[in-house]
This record gives sequence, structure tokens and C-alpha cells, in this order.
Amino acid sequence: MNVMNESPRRKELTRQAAQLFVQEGFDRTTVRMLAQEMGIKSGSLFHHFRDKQEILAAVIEEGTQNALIIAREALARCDSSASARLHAMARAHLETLLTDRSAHVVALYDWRRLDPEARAHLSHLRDAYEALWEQVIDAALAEGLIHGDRFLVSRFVMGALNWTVRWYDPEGPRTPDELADELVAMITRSGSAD
Amino acid sequence: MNVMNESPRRKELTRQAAQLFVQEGFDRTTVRMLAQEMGIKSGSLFHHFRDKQEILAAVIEEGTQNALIIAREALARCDSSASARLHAMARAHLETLLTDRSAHVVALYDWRRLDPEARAHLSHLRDAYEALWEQVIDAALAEGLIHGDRFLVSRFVMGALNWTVRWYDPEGPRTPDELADELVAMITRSGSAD
DNA sequence: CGTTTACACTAGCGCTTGCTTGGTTGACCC
DNA sequence: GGGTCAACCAAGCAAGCGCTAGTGTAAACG
Repeated sequence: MNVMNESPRRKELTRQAAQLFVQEGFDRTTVRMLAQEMGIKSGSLFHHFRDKQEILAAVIEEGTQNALIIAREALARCDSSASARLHAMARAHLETLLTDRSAHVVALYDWRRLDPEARAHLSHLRDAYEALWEQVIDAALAEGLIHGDRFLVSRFVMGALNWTVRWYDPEGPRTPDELADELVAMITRSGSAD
Repeated sequence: MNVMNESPRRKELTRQAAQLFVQEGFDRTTVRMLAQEMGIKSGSLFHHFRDKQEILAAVIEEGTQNALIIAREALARCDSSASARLHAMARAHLETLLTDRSAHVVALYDWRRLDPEARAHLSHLRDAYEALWEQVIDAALAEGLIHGDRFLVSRFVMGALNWTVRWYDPEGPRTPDELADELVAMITRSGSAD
């Protein structure tokens, strides 16, 4: 068993598990299905992961880590105006939602299947990510770009964005960046869309 | 087995099933748990429902029907101004999300567990509900109350509202109506939320 | 060379799952 | 007072579940 996270082999297996989890849901995915997808037998799976739950935790951790990295890079890449940072965060959010779609869908649907320890660990990661949002929204409020309650606004915005995994079609006419810009336009009063 | 929907007994059982489903999730809820919650033995369950999936469909149907009724009543009760109708829809949406919380949480999380026939049937119900929203949003766009793409705006708004089931605490300081009004304020340009 | 390590295998244990079968009960009905 | 019917029960089947134990093997290391 691999105690610490992220041997290269384990990382690849995690990626494949994510695909199956999003197709079937965590509960409906059996260790035998996972093993077959990975090209090994079900017993061999437990050389890499202590149990089934640990696979779930690995999948979610991977996705959340990436979200944090992408958001931080996006913020570092833009100037300090509230508007630019708001756009950057929204775009970054949708970018992760697309590139790590599997992991995020799993996180949204199967979060409660995590055991308490894993949940505590991943909650910290998620809180760090949400803190970025609240910070950007605070700045936008201070500049008068948006109005309302800091807590509610960030919840509403993240809700609207996360909900996109339920209806957004990457093959469709709209790019993720267009979505992000439209959302920001909607909540800023300057909102003269198109 | 009860072929048509809604004998009084079946309705009560459906209500109890909803509670368990939201606690455990559909997959994790066994027919034995359901039976115990209902005060009967697991075998007797199949006198009322053909199989486990039919219980899920009954739960979701109940919730969606109520959402439709409440929204229609709310619209009938207010004047024809776009602003009033927007507020009414948002409030109605959060009202159902609270009073039929179990059913809606189940619908959000376990929709994909429905078999194709049930899904087709319930999709129609859901589409009827969403049509109400799009109609109200069309009117708000026409009046210049909000701006942007009709499709995107309605998706964003419903996302923000549905997401509340993940964080809203009914025991907390905010009433559902306050939430609804704050959201409407956020997306209308008149939004001077104190 | 011998030892270690990573990865995989076979075989199956103990348990739970959704659901079926065949039968019992008690209230209602002409 | 025989017939009907919804509601329930006891018992259990066949399948599938997560996971373990013990073993094989080939590359890496000293």
C-alpha cells in the first residue's frame, strides 16, 4: 500500500477512477469495475489504496488542488482592479470545471461519502479556495462594482457557476469565457451585455 | 402492487422514504432501512411499489408537482409587473426548497438513478416548471429590468437558488424571502441593497 | 550474488443487497 | 357467512459487494 499521496502510478489510476465515478456515481462503482478500467484485477487495487473511500478522497483532492492552482495563477496574472479580478476568478472557475470536470462532478455529488478524516482534510482545501473568492468579492464590494451581502453574493455566484456542470455543453456555441463574462455582467450594474 | 399513483397509504410511505433518501442517498438506502422507517417488513414494501426505483420516482414527482403548484399560485397572486413576478418566483422557489426540502435534495442528487421511463415523465414536469421561469425572465428582459442572454440568465439564477440547499441553514438569521430579495437585487441594476 | 521493493495475481470469505414466494390477517360487502 | 381485497409477514434465494490472504515475478539495489 502506498501511504503517501501521489506515486505516478497512483495518479494515473486516480484519473481513471474519476471517470468511472462521474459515470456511475461512487456507490454504484464497484472495485471490480474500477480494476477493469485500470487493466488490473480487483485485488491489486488495494496495493495502491487502503480502501475504496481513499480512491474517492484522492480524486477529489486532485481536482481541488488544481482549482486552487489555476485560480492563484489567474489572480497573479491580472492587475489589481476589482473588475479584472472578478473576471479572472470566474474564468478560472469555469476553466477548472471543464478541464477537471470528472473530479469536480464527483466532488459535488459524492462529497458526503468521504469519511470524517478525509472530509476534514479536503474541507481545508476547499475553504482556501473559497477564501480567494470572498477576497475578490470583498474588493468588488469596496469599489462599488457590486452590491449586497458579502456572504450571500459569494454563495450565489459560486452556485451559479457550479451549477453549470449540470447543463453546460462544451460542444455548444458558447465558450467558458463567454459564460464567465456574462455572469459577471449580470451581477455588476454596468451590465450592458453584448 | 398499486399501479396508479397516490393511494393515501402510498403517499405517506413516499414522504418517509424521502427523509431517508436525503439522509443517506438513494444507493445507500436499503429496502430494509426503508421498511423499518415505515414500520413494516422489507417484503411488504413491494406491495406498494414495484421496485426500489419506483419509490425514488414517487418522491421526486411529489416534490416537483408541489413546486409547480406553489409557483403558479405565487404568480397568480401578484400583479403583472416584471419586478413583482421576479420576486414572486424567487420567493416561491426558495419556499418549495424549504418545505419540500427532502424531495428536492433527492431530485438534485439522485436524478440519474431514475430509469429512462421515469426520467422522461419527470423531465416533462421539470420542463413545465422551468418554462415558468423563462417566461418571467423574458418579461424582465423586455422591461429592461435585467440584461443578457435569456437562456444563460435563467440557468444562472436557478443555479444560484438551487445551490442554497447546500449551505442554507433555516435556523440561521436569514429568512428565505430575504435570500430571494437579495438575489433579485443582485441581478437587477436598481440593486441598491442597503 | 542475494535482498528488497513495487506491482500484480488467484481464490475466496463473510456479508448485504434487491426482490420473490407463499401464506396470514382483518376489515368490508352483498 | 362466504367471498374479496388491501396490507402485511416469514423465510430465503441468487447475486454481488468490499476486502483479505497468500503467492509470483521482474526490475532495482548493495
